[in-house]
Amino acid sequence: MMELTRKGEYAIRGIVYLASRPPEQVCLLSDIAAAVDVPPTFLAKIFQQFSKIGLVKSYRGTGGGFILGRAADKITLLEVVEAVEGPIIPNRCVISTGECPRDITCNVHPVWVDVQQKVRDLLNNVTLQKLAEK
Amino acid sequence: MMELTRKGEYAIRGIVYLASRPPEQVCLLSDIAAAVDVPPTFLAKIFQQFSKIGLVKSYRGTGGGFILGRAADKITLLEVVEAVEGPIIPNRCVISTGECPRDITCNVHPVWVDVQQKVRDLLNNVTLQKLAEK
DNA sequence: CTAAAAAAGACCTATAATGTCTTTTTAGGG
DNA sequence: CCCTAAAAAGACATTATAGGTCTTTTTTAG
Repeated sequence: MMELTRKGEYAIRGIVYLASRPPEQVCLLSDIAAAVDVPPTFLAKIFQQFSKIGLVKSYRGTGGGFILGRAADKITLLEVVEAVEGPIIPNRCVISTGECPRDITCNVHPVWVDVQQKVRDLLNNVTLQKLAEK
Repeated sequence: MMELTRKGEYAIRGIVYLASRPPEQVCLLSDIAAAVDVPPTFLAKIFQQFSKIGLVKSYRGTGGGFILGRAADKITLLEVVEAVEGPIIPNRCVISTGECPRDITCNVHPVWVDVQQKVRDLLNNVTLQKLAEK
């Protein structure tokens, strides 16, 4: 249960690698993919998602590539994971009140809310800087 | 991410319902399924799994059905979830050391270990008795 | 012996995961 | 103004998992 997909793992590897490089140094996708051992076409899709929400900044054309969208200590693991895996939802019923038709009598509900919050807190306290440091 | 499957949700609903009934009272699968609104054939598969590991006790033949395998306060939500969803594994790399070829240098590893432990702790502290009480 | 019930196993469909391939857009340098 | 390098976009393919159903077998009380 709760297993990160390949996509999620690749995403983390890729962006952590980027965070480990000198800031402002534009990195080729192909170089990143080779460095973290991920299929380049797949990583491309992932970085496109990152780019859309500003986690990375992309430059097209000759001399193009990627840099982090913000300082590595301002990007959390939570953001990275949720960017590619979607929100952390232990159960449908935590998405919104009323989603669960039995939520009035359901004693399980608060447990999932608790799980969700604990996990989010944990991931939110980890920055790319921490992950990238030697 | 981390979403419980239908199977997991049905499993919880079914066994919590069983826990809410008078102990020692044998319940028909068809009755449980109707009460918690789950396809009976699907719930049958789930209860077969429960039965194999002793979470419930089954009686075959006329007058048969299911009761809890132990007192409701001795069964945790963690056991129920892991019985049908498998172990709680935020990432492959936490399964065993060496599973992750990069685990020596991987700073993400301890985060997943932490997530795993926190979630297991949370679920382990919830008993069927708590979940079944009005 | 019969009927009621769970167990077991084969089967099926839809969706998501995990990619690949091709075409398009953008931009820098000669 | 081309040419080339690079990312963006979108269609496509394959496999695994989710979410079931259906049929047959086994067990057991009466």
